[in-house]
Amino acid sequence: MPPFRPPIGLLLTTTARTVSRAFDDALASVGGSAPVWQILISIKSRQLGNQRELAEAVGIQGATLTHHLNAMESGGLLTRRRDPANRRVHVVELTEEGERLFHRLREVAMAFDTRLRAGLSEEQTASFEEILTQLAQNIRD
Amino acid sequence: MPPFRPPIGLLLTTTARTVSRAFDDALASVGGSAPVWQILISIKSRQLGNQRELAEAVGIQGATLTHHLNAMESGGLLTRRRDPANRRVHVVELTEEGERLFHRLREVAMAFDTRLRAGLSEEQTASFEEILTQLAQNIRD
DNA sequence: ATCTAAGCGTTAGATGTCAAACGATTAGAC
DNA sequence: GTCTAATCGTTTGACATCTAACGCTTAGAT
Repeated sequence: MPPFRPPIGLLLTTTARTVSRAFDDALASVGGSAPVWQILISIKSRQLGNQRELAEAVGIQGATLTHHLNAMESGGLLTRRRDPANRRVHVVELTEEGERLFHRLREVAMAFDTRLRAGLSEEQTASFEEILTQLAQNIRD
Repeated sequence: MPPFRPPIGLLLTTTARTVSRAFDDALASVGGSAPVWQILISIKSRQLGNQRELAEAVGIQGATLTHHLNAMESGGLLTRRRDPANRRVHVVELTEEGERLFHRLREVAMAFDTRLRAGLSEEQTASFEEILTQLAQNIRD
Protein backbone atom coordinates (compact mmCIF):
# COMPACT_ATOMS: atom_id res chain seq x y z
CA MET A 1 0.00 0.00 0.00
CA PRO A 2 1.46 3.38 -0.91
CA PRO A 3 1.93 5.77 2.01
CA PHE A 4 -0.78 8.37 2.32
CA ARG A 5 0.45 11.76 1.20
CA PRO A 6 -1.71 14.70 2.11
CA PRO A 7 -1.52 17.13 -0.79
CA ILE A 8 1.17 19.67 -0.19
CA GLY A 9 -0.79 22.37 -1.99
CA LEU A 10 -3.72 22.18 0.37
CA LEU A 11 -1.72 23.00 3.47
CA LEU A 12 0.01 25.74 1.54
CA THR A 13 -3.16 27.50 0.45
CA THR A 14 -4.92 27.01 3.76
CA THR A 15 -2.03 28.51 5.68
CA ALA A 16 -1.67 31.34 3.21
CA ARG A 17 -5.32 32.17 3.58
CA THR A 18 -5.07 32.24 7.37
CA VAL A 19 -2.01 34.45 7.26
CA SER A 20 -3.44 36.78 4.63
CA ARG A 21 -6.62 37.21 6.56
CA ALA A 22 -4.80 38.10 9.75
CA PHE A 23 -2.56 40.52 7.88
CA ASP A 24 -5.54 42.21 6.30
CA ASP A 25 -7.24 42.54 9.67
CA ALA A 26 -4.11 44.12 11.13
CA LEU A 27 -3.91 46.64 8.30
CA ALA A 28 -7.62 47.37 8.57
CA SER A 29 -7.12 48.43 12.18
CA VAL A 30 -5.31 51.54 10.95
CA GLY A 31 -7.52 52.16 7.94
CA GLY A 32 -5.79 50.11 5.24
CA SER A 33 -5.91 46.78 3.47
CA ALA A 34 -3.46 44.38 1.86
CA PRO A 35 -3.88 45.59 -1.72
CA VAL A 36 -3.71 49.24 -0.63
CA TRP A 37 -0.52 48.49 1.29
CA GLN A 38 1.06 46.74 -1.67
CA ILE A 39 0.10 49.57 -3.98
CA LEU A 40 1.47 52.20 -1.62
CA ILE A 41 4.77 50.41 -1.13
CA SER A 42 5.14 49.87 -4.87
CA ILE A 43 4.53 53.52 -5.60
CA LYS A 44 7.04 54.58 -2.95
CA SER A 45 9.77 52.21 -3.98
CA ARG A 46 9.70 53.07 -7.66
CA GLN A 47 9.00 56.60 -8.70
CA LEU A 48 7.32 57.21 -12.04
CA GLY A 49 6.24 53.74 -13.04
CA ASN A 50 3.14 53.45 -15.15
CA GLN A 51 0.09 51.53 -14.06
CA ARG A 52 1.03 48.45 -15.98
CA GLU A 53 4.29 48.12 -14.09
CA LEU A 54 2.50 48.95 -10.88
CA ALA A 55 0.00 46.15 -11.39
CA GLU A 56 2.84 43.78 -12.18
CA ALA A 57 4.69 44.73 -9.02
CA VAL A 58 1.59 44.29 -6.88
CA GLY A 59 0.70 41.04 -8.60
CA ILE A 60 -2.78 41.95 -9.81
CA GLN A 61 -4.35 42.63 -13.20
CA GLY A 62 -4.61 46.10 -14.66
CA ALA A 63 -8.37 46.16 -14.26
CA THR A 64 -8.08 45.37 -10.58
CA LEU A 65 -5.51 48.10 -10.12
CA THR A 66 -7.82 50.62 -11.76
CA HIS A 67 -10.47 49.60 -9.27
CA HIS A 68 -8.21 50.26 -6.27
CA LEU A 69 -6.76 53.47 -7.68
CA ASN A 70 -10.28 54.80 -8.16
CA ALA A 71 -11.07 54.18 -4.51
CA MET A 72 -7.74 55.54 -3.33
CA GLU A 73 -8.08 58.65 -5.45
CA SER A 74 -11.59 59.23 -4.13
CA GLY A 75 -10.22 58.77 -0.64
CA GLY A 76 -7.58 61.43 -1.20
CA LEU A 77 -4.60 59.09 -0.98
CA LEU A 78 -3.21 59.78 -4.42
CA THR A 79 -3.62 61.74 -7.65
CA ARG A 80 -3.56 60.62 -11.28
CA ARG A 81 -2.65 62.81 -14.20
CA ARG A 82 -1.75 62.20 -17.81
CA ASP A 83 1.93 62.20 -18.60
CA PRO A 84 2.44 65.11 -21.04
CA ALA A 85 5.22 63.17 -22.77
CA ASN A 86 2.99 60.15 -23.41
CA ARG A 87 -0.64 60.84 -22.92
CA ARG A 88 -1.53 57.15 -22.73
CA VAL A 89 0.25 57.00 -19.40
CA HIS A 90 -1.22 57.96 -16.03
CA VAL A 91 1.31 59.30 -13.57
CA VAL A 92 0.31 58.24 -10.06
CA GLU A 93 1.49 60.28 -7.08
CA LEU A 94 0.80 60.03 -3.38
CA THR A 95 -0.79 62.92 -1.50
CA GLU A 96 0.32 63.84 2.00
CA GLU A 97 -2.51 61.77 3.34
CA GLY A 98 -1.29 58.85 1.25
CA GLU A 99 2.17 59.28 2.72
CA ARG A 100 0.77 59.28 6.24
CA LEU A 101 -1.19 56.10 5.61
CA PHE A 102 1.93 54.50 4.15
CA HIS A 103 3.84 55.14 7.35
CA ARG A 104 1.07 53.85 9.56
CA LEU A 105 0.76 50.70 7.50
CA ARG A 106 4.49 50.16 7.44
CA GLU A 107 4.62 49.98 11.21
CA VAL A 108 1.77 47.50 11.30
CA ALA A 109 3.32 45.40 8.53
CA MET A 110 6.71 45.27 10.23
CA ALA A 111 5.17 44.25 13.53
CA PHE A 112 3.17 41.59 11.77
CA ASP A 113 6.24 40.18 10.07
CA THR A 114 8.06 39.96 13.39
CA ARG A 115 5.12 38.14 14.91
CA LEU A 116 4.89 35.79 11.95
CA ARG A 117 8.57 34.83 12.10
CA ALA A 118 8.51 34.05 15.79
CA GLY A 119 10.26 30.81 16.59
CA LEU A 120 11.80 30.36 13.14
CA SER A 121 15.54 29.97 12.84
CA GLU A 122 17.61 31.40 10.01
CA GLU A 123 17.98 27.92 8.55
CA GLN A 124 14.26 27.31 8.63
CA THR A 125 13.52 30.60 6.95
CA ALA A 126 16.05 29.92 4.24
CA SER A 127 14.73 26.41 3.68
CA PHE A 128 11.19 27.72 3.57
CA GLU A 129 11.98 30.32 0.94
CA GLU A 130 13.85 27.76 -1.10
CA ILE A 131 10.94 25.35 -1.12
CA LEU A 132 8.41 28.01 -1.99
CA THR A 133 10.57 29.03 -4.90
CA GLN A 134 10.83 25.41 -6.00
CA LEU A 135 7.06 25.00 -5.90
CA ALA A 136 6.51 28.07 -8.03
CA GLN A 137 9.15 26.75 -10.40
CA ASN A 138 7.41 23.38 -10.66
CA ILE A 139 4.24 25.15 -11.72
CA ARG A 140 5.87 27.27 -14.34
CA ASP A 141 7.35 24.33 -16.19
CA MET B 1 22.17 48.78 9.87
CA PRO B 2 19.80 45.85 10.34
CA PRO B 3 19.82 43.25 7.55
CA PHE B 4 17.02 43.58 5.07
CA ARG B 5 14.38 40.93 5.61
CA PRO B 6 11.86 40.51 2.85
CA PRO B 7 8.54 39.76 4.52
CA ILE B 8 8.02 36.04 4.79
CA GLY B 9 4.26 36.42 4.36
CA LEU B 10 4.58 38.03 0.94
CA LEU B 11 6.42 35.14 -0.65
CA LEU B 12 3.98 32.76 1.01
CA THR B 13 0.86 34.41 -0.36
CA THR B 14 2.35 35.05 -3.78
CA THR B 15 3.37 31.43 -4.16
CA ALA B 16 0.06 30.18 -2.82
CA ARG B 17 -1.78 32.31 -5.36
CA THR B 18 0.34 30.99 -8.21
CA VAL B 19 -0.18 27.40 -7.12
CA SER B 20 -3.90 27.84 -6.51
CA ARG B 21 -4.39 29.41 -9.85
CA ALA B 22 -2.62 26.59 -11.66
CA PHE B 23 -4.57 24.00 -9.68
CA ASP B 24 -7.85 25.68 -10.54
CA ASP B 25 -6.91 25.76 -14.22
CA ALA B 26 -6.10 22.06 -14.13
CA LEU B 27 -9.44 21.23 -12.54
CA ALA B 28 -11.27 23.48 -14.97
CA SER B 29 -9.90 21.43 -17.86
CA VAL B 30 -12.19 18.56 -16.79
CA GLY B 31 -15.14 20.74 -15.81
CA GLY B 32 -14.41 21.46 -12.16
CA SER B 33 -12.91 24.06 -9.85
CA ALA B 34 -11.05 24.14 -6.56
CA PRO B 35 -14.07 24.78 -4.33
CA VAL B 36 -16.12 22.16 -6.16
CA TRP B 37 -13.31 19.66 -5.72
CA GLN B 38 -13.00 20.37 -2.02
CA ILE B 39 -16.74 20.09 -1.55
CA LEU B 40 -16.88 16.79 -3.43
CA ILE B 41 -14.01 15.28 -1.49
CA SER B 42 -15.49 16.42 1.80
CA ILE B 43 -18.87 14.90 0.99
CA LYS B 44 -17.24 11.63 -0.06
CA SER B 45 -14.97 11.30 2.97
CA ARG B 46 -17.65 11.94 5.56
CA GLN B 47 -21.11 10.63 4.96
CA LEU B 48 -24.01 12.50 6.46
CA GLY B 49 -22.43 15.69 7.69
CA ASN B 50 -24.55 18.82 7.74
CA GLN B 51 -23.67 21.92 5.78
CA ARG B 52 -22.08 23.64 8.73
CA GLU B 53 -19.54 20.84 9.12
CA LEU B 54 -19.09 20.73 5.38
CA ALA B 55 -18.25 24.42 5.23
CA GLU B 56 -15.82 23.95 8.10
CA ALA B 57 -14.10 21.05 6.32
CA VAL B 58 -13.80 23.01 3.10
CA GLY B 59 -12.63 26.13 4.90
CA ILE B 60 -15.31 28.53 3.72
CA GLN B 61 -18.25 30.28 5.33
CA GLY B 62 -21.72 28.81 5.31
CA ALA B 63 -23.03 31.46 2.97
CA THR B 64 -20.33 30.67 0.46
CA LEU B 65 -21.11 26.99 0.66
CA THR B 66 -24.78 27.69 -0.04
CA HIS B 67 -23.69 29.53 -3.14
CA HIS B 68 -21.68 26.58 -4.44
CA LEU B 69 -24.27 24.00 -3.52
CA ASN B 70 -26.89 25.97 -5.43
CA ALA B 71 -24.74 25.85 -8.53
CA MET B 72 -23.84 22.20 -8.07
CA GLU B 73 -27.45 21.23 -7.50
CA SER B 74 -28.51 23.13 -10.62
CA GLY B 75 -25.76 21.34 -12.49
CA GLY B 76 -27.06 17.94 -11.38
CA LEU B 77 -24.03 17.05 -9.26
CA LEU B 78 -25.89 16.61 -5.97
CA THR B 79 -29.25 16.71 -4.25
CA ARG B 80 -30.34 18.42 -1.05
CA ARG B 81 -33.24 17.31 1.09
CA ARG B 82 -34.39 18.07 4.59
CA ASP B 83 -33.41 15.56 7.22
CA PRO B 84 -36.72 14.18 8.55
CA ALA B 85 -35.17 13.73 11.99
CA ASN B 86 -34.11 17.37 12.18
CA ARG B 87 -35.69 19.55 9.60
CA ARG B 88 -33.17 22.34 10.06
CA VAL B 89 -30.58 20.12 8.46
CA HIS B 90 -30.03 19.67 4.73
CA VAL B 91 -28.73 16.24 3.79
CA VAL B 92 -26.42 16.59 0.82
CA GLU B 93 -25.87 13.60 -1.47
CA LEU B 94 -23.95 13.15 -4.69
CA THR B 95 -25.68 12.07 -7.86
CA GLU B 96 -24.06 9.68 -10.29
CA GLU B 97 -22.88 12.62 -12.30
CA GLY B 98 -21.37 14.06 -9.14
CA GLU B 99 -19.56 10.79 -8.54
CA ARG B 100 -18.18 10.80 -12.05
CA LEU B 101 -16.91 14.34 -11.70
CA PHE B 102 -15.31 13.40 -8.40
CA HIS B 103 -13.30 10.64 -10.05
CA ARG B 104 -12.21 12.84 -12.92
CA LEU B 105 -11.11 15.56 -10.55
CA ARG B 106 -9.28 13.11 -8.35
CA GLU B 107 -7.06 12.03 -11.17
CA VAL B 108 -6.25 15.59 -12.06
CA ALA B 109 -5.60 16.51 -8.43
CA MET B 110 -3.27 13.57 -7.90
CA ALA B 111 -1.32 14.37 -11.02
CA PHE B 112 -1.05 17.97 -9.94
CA ASP B 113 0.27 17.01 -6.52
CA THR B 114 2.93 14.82 -8.11
CA ARG B 115 3.98 17.64 -10.35
CA LEU B 116 4.03 20.09 -7.47
CA ARG B 117 6.25 17.87 -5.30
CA ALA B 118 8.81 17.31 -8.01
CA GLY B 119 12.35 17.69 -6.75
CA LEU B 120 11.41 17.82 -3.07
CA SER B 121 13.00 15.34 -0.69
CA GLU B 122 11.18 13.78 2.23
CA GLU B 123 13.13 16.01 4.59
CA GLN B 124 12.20 19.12 2.69
CA THR B 125 8.55 18.19 2.67
CA ALA B 126 8.56 17.51 6.39
CA SER B 127 10.36 20.76 7.12
CA PHE B 128 7.95 22.64 4.91
CA GLU B 129 4.90 21.26 6.65
CA GLU B 130 6.41 21.99 10.03
CA ILE B 131 7.08 25.61 9.16
CA LEU B 132 3.63 26.17 7.69
CA THR B 133 2.13 24.80 10.87
CA GLN B 134 4.34 27.08 12.92
CA LEU B 135 3.24 30.12 10.92
CA ALA B 136 -0.42 29.32 11.42
CA GLN B 137 0.30 28.84 15.10
CA ASN B 138 2.00 32.23 15.34
CA ILE B 139 -1.10 33.85 13.93
CA ARG B 140 -3.49 32.12 16.26
CA ASP B 141 -1.74 33.35 19.40
C1' DA C 1 -47.72 24.83 27.59
C1' DT C 2 -45.34 28.59 26.44
C1' DC C 3 -41.28 31.35 25.83
C1' DT C 4 -36.64 32.17 25.05
C1' DA C 5 -32.37 30.95 23.22
C1' DA C 6 -29.58 28.44 20.13
C1' DG C 7 -28.71 26.13 15.68
C1' DC C 8 -29.05 25.65 10.58
C1' DG C 9 -29.30 27.37 6.23
C1' DT C 10 -30.56 31.21 3.02
C1' DT C 11 -30.63 35.87 1.32
C1' DA C 12 -28.84 40.56 0.63
C1' DG C 13 -25.16 43.59 0.06
C1' DA C 14 -20.25 44.53 -0.13
C1' DT C 15 -15.38 43.65 -1.67
C1' DG C 16 -11.54 41.83 -4.47
C1' DT C 17 -10.42 39.55 -8.32
C1' DC C 18 -10.28 38.29 -13.32
C1' DA C 19 -11.11 38.16 -18.62
C1' DA C 20 -12.71 40.40 -22.57
C1' DA C 21 -14.04 44.34 -25.11
C1' DC C 22 -13.21 49.02 -25.87
C1' DG C 23 -11.30 54.14 -26.70
C1' DA C 24 -7.41 56.87 -26.98
C1' DT C 25 -2.64 57.30 -28.11
C1' DT C 26 1.78 56.20 -30.02
C1' DA C 27 5.18 53.71 -32.93
C1' DG C 28 6.45 51.50 -37.08
C1' DA C 29 5.96 50.18 -41.99
C1' DC C 30 5.44 51.55 -46.44
C1' DG D 1 1.79 61.08 -44.80
C1' DT D 2 -1.20 57.47 -43.97
C1' DC D 3 -2.35 52.93 -42.18
C1' DT D 4 -1.72 49.25 -39.20
C1' DA D 5 -0.32 47.32 -35.07
C1' DA D 6 0.91 47.70 -30.38
C1' DT D 7 0.33 49.97 -25.83
C1' DC D 8 -2.18 52.04 -21.91
C1' DG D 9 -5.86 52.42 -19.08
C1' DT D 10 -10.89 51.97 -18.39
C1' DT D 11 -15.33 49.76 -18.50
C1' DT D 12 -18.31 45.86 -18.32
C1' DG D 13 -19.75 41.59 -16.68
C1' DA D 14 -18.78 37.66 -14.12
C1' DC D 15 -17.37 34.88 -9.93
C1' DA D 16 -15.79 33.60 -5.10
C1' DT D 17 -15.79 35.23 -0.88
C1' DC D 18 -17.25 37.54 3.43
C1' DT D 19 -20.47 39.72 7.06
C1' DA D 20 -24.91 40.77 8.73
C1' DA D 21 -29.63 40.08 8.92
C1' DC D 22 -33.31 36.94 8.52
C1' DG D 23 -36.72 32.66 8.78
C1' DC D 24 -37.50 28.27 10.25
C1' DT D 25 -36.75 24.62 13.59
C1' DT D 26 -35.38 22.56 17.83
C1' DA D 27 -33.98 22.44 22.74
C1' DG D 28 -34.30 24.06 27.33
C1' DA D 29 -36.33 26.67 31.17
C1' DT D 30 -40.09 27.68 33.95
